[in-house]
Amino acid sequence: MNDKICETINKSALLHKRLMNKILERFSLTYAQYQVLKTIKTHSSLTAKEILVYMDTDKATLSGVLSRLERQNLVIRTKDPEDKRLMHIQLTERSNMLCDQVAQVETTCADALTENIKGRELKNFFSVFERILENQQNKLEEESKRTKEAKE
Amino acid sequence: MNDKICETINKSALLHKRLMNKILERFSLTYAQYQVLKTIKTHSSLTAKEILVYMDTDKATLSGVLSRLERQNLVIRTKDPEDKRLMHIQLTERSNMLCDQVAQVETTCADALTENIKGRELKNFFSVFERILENQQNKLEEESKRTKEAKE
DNA sequence: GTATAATGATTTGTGTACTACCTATAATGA
DNA sequence: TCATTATAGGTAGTACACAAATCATTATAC
Repeated sequence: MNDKICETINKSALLHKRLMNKILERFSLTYAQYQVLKTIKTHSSLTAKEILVYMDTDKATLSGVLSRLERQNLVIRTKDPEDKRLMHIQLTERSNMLCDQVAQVETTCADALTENIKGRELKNFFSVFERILENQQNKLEEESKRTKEAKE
Repeated sequence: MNDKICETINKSALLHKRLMNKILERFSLTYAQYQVLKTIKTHSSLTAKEILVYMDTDKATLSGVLSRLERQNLVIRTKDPEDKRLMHIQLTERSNMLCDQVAQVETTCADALTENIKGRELKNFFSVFERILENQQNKLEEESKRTKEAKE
């Protein structure tokens, strides 16, 4: 049973990514790129470090995504005059509009996933899922500690 | 709400993959490699095509994983004498034992995710998840059709 | 019986996740 | 002040997902 839940989680995430990438193809965006754009949009301007706080990915990945977005003129990077280590990242006019368009499609897509599922059921589902997520985080931390100790 | 569920699915899959990869590091395996080994083990010997039936990945990815597994002497590939396009893939003694060891860790890991969650709750959770998965598959198919039509 | 299509597997190219390492800058402390 | 340490951002390398092209072999169509 528990094994199957893990399988289902993996499969579901895979399907979601496939679906989103297929939809975003029309906008010449990848799912990762859209997620970054969306994060920047909700905060007007962010540094790479700040984006990471909201996104739980790693900085090397983000750096690559941002480079590609910049190449497509979808973000602008400007150095902070006070602290020259910082890069402020902003959307362009075009990416700002793109975001709005995609957001609509994204919502209809998210809604499609919960068709035929009653509100109460969904609420319970989500509450269990949150507890699973917590367990995962705990287990991962525990495991990280173990790895770190083993290296010492 | 629905948006959050999508986020949670993604995050949960990410955490699971991280956790498994961290654990499998001790065995010098990746999660993808282990999943392939496990699939082969339950069927003694499979062709690449047959593995794909059980795994929902694509053949290019599988081909790469198998190459790396072969390099580490964890699988053996032999050509079929009747149909020389086919490669029969088998575990080695070492990978057979490895699989058993990892399987135990995997189970304790999967169990950890459902700590504090009652059997009935979990059952409901799973049943909703299965319906979501179905919706995802439908939506993805629908979208694939649309993409195909657009290309014509 | 040969040309053509279909099939199993691999290779190549792009994008992402993650690790390790590097550079520039800022902050700290002796 | 100057050396050390921390921080922000980036590069390089490995692995995997996916798409497209390629190659060898087999099946078929005429």
